[in-house]
Amino acid sequence: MKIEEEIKQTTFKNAYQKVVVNLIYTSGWLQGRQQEFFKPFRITSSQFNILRILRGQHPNKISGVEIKSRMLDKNSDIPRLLDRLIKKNLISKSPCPKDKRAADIIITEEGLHVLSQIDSQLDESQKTLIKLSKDEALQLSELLDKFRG
Amino acid sequence: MKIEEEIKQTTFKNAYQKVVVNLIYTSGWLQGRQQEFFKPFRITSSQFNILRILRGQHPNKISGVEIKSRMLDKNSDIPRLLDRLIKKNLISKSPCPKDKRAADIIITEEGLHVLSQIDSQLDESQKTLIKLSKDEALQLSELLDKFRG
DNA sequence: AATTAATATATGTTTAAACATATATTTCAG
DNA sequence: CTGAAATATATGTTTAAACATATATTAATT
Repeated sequence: MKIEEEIKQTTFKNAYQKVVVNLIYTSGWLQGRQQEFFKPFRITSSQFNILRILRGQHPNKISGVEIKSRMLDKNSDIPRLLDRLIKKNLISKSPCPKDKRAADIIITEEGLHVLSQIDSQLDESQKTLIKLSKDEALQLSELLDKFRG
Repeated sequence: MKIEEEIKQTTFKNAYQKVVVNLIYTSGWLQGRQQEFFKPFRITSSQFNILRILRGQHPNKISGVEIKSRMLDKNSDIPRLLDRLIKKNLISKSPCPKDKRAADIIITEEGLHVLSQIDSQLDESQKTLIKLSKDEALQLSELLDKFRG
């Protein structure tokens, strides 16, 4: 379904207006599906983002700012996102000895376990969701990089 | 800046993973800039979305569901979004005579005025923001349509 | 070394999303 | 023409974003 049909708008002012609308619409569409996907695992996509970052560093501990710099959403409220993950025992936090301001964050075994369960389904889910060939996916990614300049 | 640098991740599992991440990141990037853009006008981008829809129908009145069907974010909480716009005198609402469940929504003169002020800057702002040629913008839009299948 | 600036995190508050449920009205089946 | 289903909106509640500000610590300046 073309974007024109999705939002019942027959014309756009120009190509830029159209691509802006389409990008936001498509991202919302995707995030809706992601939310559905994550629901059985009792986490949100921001929480998944943090877990994935921490697994990438495992078994090293990293700080909140380090997490923030790797987040998809750069405005994330890290302290409270971490609180929620700690409450679920998916990560743990300890004071950093080298810098008393900072915290050492690490993913727990339980966190790794949840991620491994997610992994086994995520790939398949994404490939069936996204109606692009591998080459088209790469091309789209390049255009998005260029979009941001 | 490539997506790999933006989120400090050197590799992706596959092209689909990469494009998903890039799409969400880019959309967040864009929405951040839009938010900045709209701030002086004292509206949010969802509110702008509604105003633009209403202007498209002006001087006809349309219902809440009609607005919803045209929204970028299909999960929008229409009643409360409308409340906020009414409070700012940008739209007005009256009971629909033909269907007593529904409401007739219309944009006010003040709403039209705000939109016209926005228009005069939005085009220019988008064209300088988006680092794509017209053709690339159209190509990106097509790939996004295809992405959703 | 004392002062200032910068950094890492935490917290309070306002605002909006998310989710479920409720109410009124209309439509449709039989 | 009556009751069930569908529709349009409203509202209550929980949860998370957004924004500003505070605190503690480290780094930089003079």
